[in-house]
Amino acid sequence: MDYISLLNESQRRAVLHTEGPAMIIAGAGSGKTRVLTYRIAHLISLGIDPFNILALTFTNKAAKEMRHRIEKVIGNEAKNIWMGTFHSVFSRILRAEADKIGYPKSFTIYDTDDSKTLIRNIVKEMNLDDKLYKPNVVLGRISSAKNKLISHKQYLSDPVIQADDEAAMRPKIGKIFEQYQNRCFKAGAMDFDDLLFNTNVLFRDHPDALNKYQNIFKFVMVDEYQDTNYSQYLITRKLAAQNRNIVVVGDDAQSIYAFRGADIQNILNFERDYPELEVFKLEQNYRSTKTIVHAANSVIKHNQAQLRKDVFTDNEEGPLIEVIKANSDNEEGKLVATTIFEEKMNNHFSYDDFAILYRTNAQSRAMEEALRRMNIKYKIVGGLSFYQRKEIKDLIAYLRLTVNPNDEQALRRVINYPKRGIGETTEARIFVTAEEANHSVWEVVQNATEFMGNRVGAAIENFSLLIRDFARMAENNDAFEVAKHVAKRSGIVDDLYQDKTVEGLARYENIQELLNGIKEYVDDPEKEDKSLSAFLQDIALITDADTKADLDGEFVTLMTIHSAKGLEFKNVFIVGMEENLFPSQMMLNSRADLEEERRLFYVAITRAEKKLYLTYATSRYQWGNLRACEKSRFLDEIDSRFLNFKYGSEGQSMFEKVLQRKSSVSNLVAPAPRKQAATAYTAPADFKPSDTSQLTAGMKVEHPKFGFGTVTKLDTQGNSTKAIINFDEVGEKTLLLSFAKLRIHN
DNA sequence: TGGCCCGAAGTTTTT
DNA sequence: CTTCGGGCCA
Repeated sequence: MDYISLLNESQRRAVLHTEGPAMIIAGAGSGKTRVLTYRIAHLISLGIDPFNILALTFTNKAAKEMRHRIEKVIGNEAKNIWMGTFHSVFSRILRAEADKIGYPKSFTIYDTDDSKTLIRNIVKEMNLDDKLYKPNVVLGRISSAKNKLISHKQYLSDPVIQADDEAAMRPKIGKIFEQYQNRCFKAGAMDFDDLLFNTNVLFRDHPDALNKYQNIFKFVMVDEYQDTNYSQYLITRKLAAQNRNIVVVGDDAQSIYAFRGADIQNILNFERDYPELEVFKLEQNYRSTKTIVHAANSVIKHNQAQLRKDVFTDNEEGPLIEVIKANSDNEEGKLVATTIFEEKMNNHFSYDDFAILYRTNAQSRAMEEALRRMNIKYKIVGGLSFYQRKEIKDLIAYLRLTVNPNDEQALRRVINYPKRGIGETTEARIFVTAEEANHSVWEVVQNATEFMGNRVGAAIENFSLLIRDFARMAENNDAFEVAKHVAKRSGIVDDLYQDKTVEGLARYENIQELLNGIKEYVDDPEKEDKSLSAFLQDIALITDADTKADLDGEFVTLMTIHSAKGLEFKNVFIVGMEENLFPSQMMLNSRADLEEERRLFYVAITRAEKKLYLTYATSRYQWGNLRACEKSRFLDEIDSRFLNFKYGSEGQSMFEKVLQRKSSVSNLVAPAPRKQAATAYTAPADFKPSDTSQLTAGMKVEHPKFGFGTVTKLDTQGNSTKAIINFDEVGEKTLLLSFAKLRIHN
């Protein structure tokens, strides 16, 4: 395949660069992925073994996509490239080298919820004020320390950090950190940051291991380099130290993960580490219209901190950017939905051509409601993950325990679910006993009668026998066989089956879906290791954005701007362009924060190929209260010649109306707007319509949607009869008898 | 020990 | 408005 001819000059130079360090500065839509894939294909065509290539991406999705595209160029060999996120690649390596750093091979990966729960427990045990030591805050401190490779020991002994914590009235964070780390270690568990931290520990303390991977990864590539943190930076530097074949791709204008420890400094570090590096700039945008590219440029130039770059395009001018003002969040949704509907009809678009992007997940609600009302199909990327649902976490906790019985968080979660008479007090005693007798928690659980007396002891030991039975089974069976068995024998399936409510049913189905997922995993020929342990490692790092990607049919895509990074759509709506929302009020504290927020806006704008819509509402519900909103400063930062202003319904905003009503009718609380769903009547399952030919005025009837009511009048014209019915809940309705489903109650 | 009720807090983004 | 955690009572 003659891929070289498909590239422009700077792209070609970047692809043909094979040896030595290089940095590719790639503007939005400049064919970055194309360069990366072709470069890998090129290396392989030169005879380099795919097993010697490491390509690190930011999301699983990006990795998958790239592998797919390389496969198209070079075929099956693409499967042998080491490709994935930092977290997934290095958790694989840590799994192989676990014994070197004192972890079990089947170590657990704690998700954020596990981490927070553990911190909450520790804060309680240490008798600290939980108002001050909120899990979020504490975990944030711990996480950013680890991302800078600061261990709990260094944390405690660093006078600057200690002074910081004291100034913030939280002097005990270091102690919590220490406890947290010890507990994780005892539990054989790593959190997300530990995966990177411990990779650094491995490479630092075991030169032989480092050497081994330096020889495997002869060519290292890092995508989205601007989003790497110090810990990640150091890993790549160590891996590339011998061969110096490292190519990083990034765009400082799209750095949007500083909150997670990403550091633009890494780009500068890179230039310092490899003075011989070559720099390639990809500045031609192939994605968007001139209008969109210029508008994006006009926004980003408000940032002080940036590398000089001049993104341009030869694409058509394209239509102006529509700015739409709505009176409320609900109207904003309605305007977006109707616009999508009309645009699709007028221009023969598919729903796949539309994306709605927002700053916070909470904004999806109003959009969803509006889309549903217009029968527009949509999918939400991200948000609450499937794996975060209670019932899923419960089953997974059993599986985690099966593989690693020391997993503290998993044990706490299911030791008394389903109920087996092991209460809170008993649970606490187990942990205290373990601590005092210097045993592992699992040892205490297995010999509970010895420590806790016969009554509860027996219950606990029974539980341990159950887990041991699962573990024995896991030795010779694949993940699916074990999971199926665990779901039944643990009692989870029975417990959910008892619950006949709609939610209960949904939970039951979710368990089925998880089992199906595991079956798929086991049947996937590309997965070599089908053990439960391997499966758990895999899903710990998978997010929703990766899983339910492709459903059948056409869908409008809804997601946060963060998850939209790297994607493109013909038509893009950026909604909620309001002060304190976008830019977020949490990000107004410093210039650096505001600039990150502006880069986020830049990322959002540059997702659009053809047409961009920016919408805002003058009022919005927040925690059940209507709040006035002001349009975003970012709207004023776009050069106005690219904008076309439109308004939703005329007149004053919803907020103004409510205010007015409040003041003119003194002391009258504005009526809470009733949700459709709240008043909607749901017919009983056994609802059967009656024969209505004998219906007369005054009869009591029941309607599947409107509920109970009384017939006030019948009106026959020709062969059709209308009934006017006064419903208890929704008032008077006129229904055609030939269509209405009515049950007569007399 | 378990269930129910009440109050408080939360919405910034993700591996 | 929702969800989660804590406290109180049977």
